[in-house]
Amino acid sequence: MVYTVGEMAKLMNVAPSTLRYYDKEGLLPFVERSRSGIRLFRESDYEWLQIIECLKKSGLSIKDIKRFIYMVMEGDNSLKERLELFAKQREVILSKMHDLQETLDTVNFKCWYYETAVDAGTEEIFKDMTYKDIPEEFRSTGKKLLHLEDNEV
Amino acid sequence: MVYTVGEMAKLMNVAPSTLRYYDKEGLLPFVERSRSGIRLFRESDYEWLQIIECLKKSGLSIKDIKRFIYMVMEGDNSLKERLELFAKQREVILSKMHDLQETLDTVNFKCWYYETAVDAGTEEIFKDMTYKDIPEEFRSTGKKLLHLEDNEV
DNA sequence: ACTTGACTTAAAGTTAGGTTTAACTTGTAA
DNA sequence: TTACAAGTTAAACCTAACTTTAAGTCAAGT
Repeated sequence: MVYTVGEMAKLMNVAPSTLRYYDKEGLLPFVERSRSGIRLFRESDYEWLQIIECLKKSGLSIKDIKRFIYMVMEGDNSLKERLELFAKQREVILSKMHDLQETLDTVNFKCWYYETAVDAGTEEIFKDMTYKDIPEEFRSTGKKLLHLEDNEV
Repeated sequence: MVYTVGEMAKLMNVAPSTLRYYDKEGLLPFVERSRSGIRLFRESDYEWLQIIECLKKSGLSIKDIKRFIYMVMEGDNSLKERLELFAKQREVILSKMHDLQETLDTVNFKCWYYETAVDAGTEEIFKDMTYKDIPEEFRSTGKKLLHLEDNEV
């Protein structure tokens, strides 16, 4: 079973122009052509595209993905290099998750803040709020965001 | 205490041009100017900038941040709208974390995969590997990525 | 044979979020 | 008062990852 660029695009849920762009950037050296120049995507190419998608999601640039693809095509010589690439990428992802967690903490605090303000009808309510008025889960984040005096900690 | 654009940029750890860009985009309507046109950042402006940083990290575009700033300046009328903004943004962040976790699972599997291949000196080792040869933590991810026959599950 | 929709390429356009440049003004220190 | 570092603006430039356009080719159905 072979697919044209449009069919494969549908399978991958991307625009055909995206696959042509990847090809132009050298990400699809494995895709063959018909005698008249039409791209013929095979099942094995579909698996390549899945790998490309994963690498993209993990934050690799088009250039880095290209490098990886050529590593794979080089065979066992590049095994160590490929391991290093993924090990490094794991750190990148962990760092992103850490940042995202911090942002989530802040956003959760803001949700509590605005729920409280909406209930009160005004932001004035925070004017003479003290540490103990903040629900425990938001205290450490809230301390940074509200500029509480240290009275009544 | 007032700061110039360069001083505030240092405090915020961004380029001065970034603050000028934010100003041009209408994110800093609260920053005053000296008679000769030089920006005067106050302590309270520093707090605004921290909020902008948080909103940026949580994935809001410059335009959305601008909208939020004008909401705050409108006062208590916009409380409900601000709550909705943060509630929606919380969902966005949770979804991002979920995606990132899936990618991390894949990358972790790939690390195991290449560690194993490097040890063996070749990828051939996966040719006749079965389900039970994969460490438990990687099985569900590995099943998707290696195309295992269902022999010996 | 003809229509039609999908394929091809090169090249230009888009978007976001800045950064750089050029030309000019300001403010402080010697 | 003369430097000189740092401020100002408008406008051009940058990068990534695509998307769109223009002009042309191919393949399948009637």
